[in-house]
Amino acid sequence: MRPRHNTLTPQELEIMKLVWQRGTATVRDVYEALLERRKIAYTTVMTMMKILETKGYLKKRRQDRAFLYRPAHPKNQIIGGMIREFIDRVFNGSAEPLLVHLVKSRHLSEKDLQKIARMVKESE
Amino acid sequence: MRPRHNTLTPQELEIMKLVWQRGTATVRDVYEALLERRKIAYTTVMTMMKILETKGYLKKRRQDRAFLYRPAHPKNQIIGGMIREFIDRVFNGSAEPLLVHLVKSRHLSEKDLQKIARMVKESE
DNA sequence: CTTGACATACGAATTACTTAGTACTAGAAA
DNA sequence: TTTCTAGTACTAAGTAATTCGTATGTCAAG
Repeated sequence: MRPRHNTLTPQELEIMKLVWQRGTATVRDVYEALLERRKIAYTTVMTMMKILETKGYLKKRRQDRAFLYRPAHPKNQIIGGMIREFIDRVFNGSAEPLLVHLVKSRHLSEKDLQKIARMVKESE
Repeated sequence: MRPRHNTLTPQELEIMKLVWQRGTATVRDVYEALLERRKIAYTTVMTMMKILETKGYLKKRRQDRAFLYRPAHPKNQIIGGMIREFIDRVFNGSAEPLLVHLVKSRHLSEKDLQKIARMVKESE
């Protein structure tokens, strides 16, 4: 059976980004990183990371007295799943209209467009 | 002030797609379209469409005894907002990594790639 | 040994999303 | 007129997401 939806809620994603960035992280590491941007309680972060573990996004082992968490899957895989889910939900599974939007609505810089052009060439 | 988040929940989006498709629609129209895909109650659809109206996504006027709903904003604008929100949330606002994912992970067909190439050319 | 710092475990409250039931109303049909 | 039908209004309940408080345990410093 398929691994299901591979989709992270906004706060879960925020935490996963930090753990991916660091490779491994304790609750305190993540807590302090989040604190720089917004008010949040230590136990909130702990709860979220526990949830991420039960959902299979994080693995943990003891390091001294605290748990050391690390990603259970590579970032690319999880982000890819989120893109897939987004495309399914918003564009009924077809990526092409997303592209059209990106190009038309200036989400892409000139530099981005050139980069795509190169990638397209390379894929030929 | 900014129009805020311009983001639709999954079920809201499902309904908006149907209304955009039709131009205008009654609760019954949407209800019957949804029924073809899954079990759902008439009043559920009504509630959702009322929510969409209070959130400013739909406008309504009476037609005979029922309300006739129509989109308050063009599809492109709302979908564009959802793309923006996704890119902000997942890629910290930069569309380029999304592109890289799309190209690398075969979300895009060969035909899509050619279409991009044309669009890039045209935008020069 | 006692205390303080720091960690986890557990439980719970709040809000948003989704679903749907019940009551009521007005027009159509008998 | 009475009854049936199709609609709206209102209410509520379940689930998921997010937040955090309290209780508890352990290690180290005094």
